Amino acid sequence: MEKKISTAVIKRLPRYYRYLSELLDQGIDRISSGELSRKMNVTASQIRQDFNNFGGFGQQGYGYNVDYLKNEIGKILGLDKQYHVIILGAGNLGRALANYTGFIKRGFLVCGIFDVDPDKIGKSVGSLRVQDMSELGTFVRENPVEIAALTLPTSKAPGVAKELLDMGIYGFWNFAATDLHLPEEAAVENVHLAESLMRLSYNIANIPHESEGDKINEKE
Amino acid sequence: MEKKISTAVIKRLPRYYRYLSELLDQGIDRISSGELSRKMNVTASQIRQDFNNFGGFGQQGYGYNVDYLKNEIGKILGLDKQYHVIILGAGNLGRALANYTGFIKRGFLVCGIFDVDPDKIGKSVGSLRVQDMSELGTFVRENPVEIAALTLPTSKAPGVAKELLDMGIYGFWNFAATDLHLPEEAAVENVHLAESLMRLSYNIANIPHESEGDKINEKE
DNA sequence: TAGATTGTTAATCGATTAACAATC
DNA sequence: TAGATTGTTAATCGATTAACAATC
Repeated sequence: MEKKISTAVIKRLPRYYRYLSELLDQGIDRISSGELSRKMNVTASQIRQDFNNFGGFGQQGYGYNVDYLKNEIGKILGLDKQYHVIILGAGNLGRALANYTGFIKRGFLVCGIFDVDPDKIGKSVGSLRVQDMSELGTFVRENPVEIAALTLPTSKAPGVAKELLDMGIYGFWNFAATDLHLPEEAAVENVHLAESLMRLSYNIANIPHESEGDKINEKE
Repeated sequence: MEKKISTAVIKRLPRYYRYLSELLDQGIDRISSGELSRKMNVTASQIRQDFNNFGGFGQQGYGYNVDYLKNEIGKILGLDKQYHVIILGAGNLGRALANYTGFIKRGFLVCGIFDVDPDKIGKSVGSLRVQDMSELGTFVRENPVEIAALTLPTSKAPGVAKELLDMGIYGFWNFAATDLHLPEEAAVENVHLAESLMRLSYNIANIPHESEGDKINEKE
């Protein structure tokens, strides 16, 4: 019945959501695919195709209602749900995520942070206290947890992820520089900062200069 | 002369680099596209196509030399270069990046961190001291800087990015929840954590269950 | 109604996969 | 040499763009 939505489309949805939120903040309550395409620098055709994967959100001759469209995309993304997040690893990044209050607004509630380091255990991070990794099993049994943010050492990540999956946690926000190799029923979102930096490095090294290639005759 | 490499290929290069580094750590000095494809869960055909965008790195009947291939990909990614990074915004994330020593190893040297908040200015972060944003111009004039990491409030990011570009910085590692809208000679790598979380949310909400669809007859 | 703009089909483009000849 | 595996061309697949009829 339901046709499978391509990952290319899913990857674009959060950006639409962001732009629609901005429009709403600016008090704009209506937009056409054409206007939106200019703002977002994509084709109007792609915008309409993307939205129509989920049924028609617009109206011929009018365009799209910003508030309605934003909410619909929010529902598709599951942003109407409340998620409980635990953070594994209380290093720099783990603590930064725990302190980052922006997520809570969106329905992501950080409810626990764990580490193995005795120097970190017991220290407070935001409104939480760092717990010993050995308490993880008990905590997960006694509290609802849907998402695990992995900010622990690369070598530990796949093992801990597997344990968490066995405890019934299916959502992984993976910041460790490794693939988790979990079965496909797990939902894994990787944030590989090192890879991101490498792509930046590539792009800096390959910035097209005016004095090169096709552009040689464009200026001057 | 040079044919344009597609972004799809570029996005995969860092992952190859990571796997090749792991193989090297394991003392494996030779690998075929077939073996690598099994480890990485991609097709051997894609691996060969990707590498051949840059000329042949392998040898028929033998495969690829891991060390050589890793170094070649590193060079393509520009990892043989040294980059100087400044961090704009000394919040949780900015401080986490400044403290993250893993980047240095790879040729990314964090040499400055800036903020406008008087409470933060002067405080030390790792081996650095938070500088007043007003000192930014002087600093950039007197020190080599190729990359700016933007961890400042969303509303400030595009303006600051434009200023930095005018100062001659072309590499942007953007953590702010906005597009920077810079001209195309800028190299921008976005790390949109909120969007990443939204994709995770979608994927959790759409985990295929055994009791659904095609899979209904597979188990039991 | 006429104008605007969507929803949707068809055409194009690009990326992935398959196949196999070249060659180590 | 024979076997293995690449480099590379051809076939397939999927995603993007264009076009336009439907309709508000």
